[in-house]
Amino acid sequence: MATNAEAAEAFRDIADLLDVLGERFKPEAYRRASRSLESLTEDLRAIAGRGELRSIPGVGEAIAEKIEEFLRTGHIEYYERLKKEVPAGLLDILRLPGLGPKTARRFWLELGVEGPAELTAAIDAGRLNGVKGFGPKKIEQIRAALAAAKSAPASGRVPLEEAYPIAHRLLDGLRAAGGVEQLEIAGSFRRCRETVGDLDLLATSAEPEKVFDAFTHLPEIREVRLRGGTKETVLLTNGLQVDLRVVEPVEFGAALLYFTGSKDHNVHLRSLARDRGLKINEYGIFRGEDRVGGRTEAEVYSALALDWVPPEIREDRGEVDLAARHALPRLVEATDLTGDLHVHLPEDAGAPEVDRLLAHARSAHLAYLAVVVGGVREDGSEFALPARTVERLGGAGARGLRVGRAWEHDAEGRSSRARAHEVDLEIVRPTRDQRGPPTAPPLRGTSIAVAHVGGGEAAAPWIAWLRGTAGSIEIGPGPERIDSVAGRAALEAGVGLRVVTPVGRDPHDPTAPISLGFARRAGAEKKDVRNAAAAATVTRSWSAGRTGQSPTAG
DNA sequence: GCCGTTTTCGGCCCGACTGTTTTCAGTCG
Repeated sequence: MATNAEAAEAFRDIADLLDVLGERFKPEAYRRASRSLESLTEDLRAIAGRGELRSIPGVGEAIAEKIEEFLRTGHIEYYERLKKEVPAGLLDILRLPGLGPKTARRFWLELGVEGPAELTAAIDAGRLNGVKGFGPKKIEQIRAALAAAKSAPASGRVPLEEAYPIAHRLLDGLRAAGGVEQLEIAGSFRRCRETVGDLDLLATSAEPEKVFDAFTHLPEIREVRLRGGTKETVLLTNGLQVDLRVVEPVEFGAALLYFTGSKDHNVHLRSLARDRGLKINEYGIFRGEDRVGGRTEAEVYSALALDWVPPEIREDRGEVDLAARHALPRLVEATDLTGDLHVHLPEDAGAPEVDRLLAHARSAHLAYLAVVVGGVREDGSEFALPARTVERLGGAGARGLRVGRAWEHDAEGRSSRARAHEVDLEIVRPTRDQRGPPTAPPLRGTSIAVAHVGGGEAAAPWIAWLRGTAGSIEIGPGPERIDSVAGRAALEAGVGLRVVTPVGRDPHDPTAPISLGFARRAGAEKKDVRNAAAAATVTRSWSAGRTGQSPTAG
């Protein structure tokens, strides 16, 4: 859906340009529309074809027309006009940390500065000295921002799986230092967005200063950006920004809600509050001066007559209305998972690896596992686990854990697919050049699972291939699984998801929790997740009599 | 420019922090 991303980017630029021009409310309107387009699961062309553009949140008459113009001609006249009016370099200045539209506009109109290079030159020439509102500290701040942008251009957002271990190290560090009572990560991290722009930590403590001191001295922290009585902002050694706030226990729920977002979700809640004569801020929910809630998130939702909304779906895509009607989905939970349908062992695995895997599965209360016993590597060569290893896996059944044999291969070649008939589960992945699914339909008589597909547009043909079958598609972090946006598309097509479990993985591996988070973010309920179904349902087609045989033996 | 279980007009979140201020403007989330 490259089109959606391009349109979203155009509207974001329009918002910034309007900001520099000093417009009051239009920039937010365009930004809202831009965010909406980014999170669509469907191509804009299809929506426009049905004449439903205006059903997109934040898209009204004027923006719908601009989208149609963009789809028709590839450009937006209004955007082109704004670009002629405002020098392009001003957007780069605007995006420097600490600089906003007002400042960018003043540089442009008062100093004739039209880009970062000119701004640097102006500062070096001393042209900012004595200008009202620009003291030595501010000038130094701008100089530093310019230098930082030049050496490391906008680091942007970080994949969630990359931020995950860092975030947990920060939590561990803060807890170890003492003085912290409640401690949570808020922001898009808590909503399980695919990428995070920064980390928002929220704590309660009787000794905030002690907590801030401890935070400042954690090894991951490179510099302190700002520090006040309730909040500290730091930069990590890897460039990620982290905000830590310490609040009162009676405020914790309200603050957690507030800093978890999303912004659009919060705005929606606020307008509901206003309608009921209430006011929400990060300190609580109030009727006049009276606090009516705020210790927990549920208190705040409840004061608005809403059910508590899971963070993963707080995106203002209809969840507030569902919460009001007590009709929110019951999202899939870790305890719903009955087994794992895609587990790898090392190709030379022996008894110790098998025993460790099976013990792990039992301790995680899984009832079944599908283990890849052979298949085709990415380079086209075949592999199979040693026969004795497969035999040992088969022995697990006697002790209450069903083990199925999976065959993993790419979409090419019937011969390899014929082999897949001999096992319990076929796992198909695209060829390395990301060609689509096989032209032949999924095999009968064996469960199908698709892996290593990648998110975004790459997932669409695979979702179509699996439609109407018992097949499933793996959701989770990384380029090998589909993201929550593609996950939602899969659910809309009636295709089941497969959630990664911690079994067979390192304890610090964030793949499993994030996989579950993405599934929830996609709106998946227990019924939508293949490996959350009753074990008997999942393993019905597995051939118990064949366990113990190698896949090449049949 | 969008939006509406009171609205087709009149709202649009709001508080912390910083730097420059002498009471506030700008940025950020």
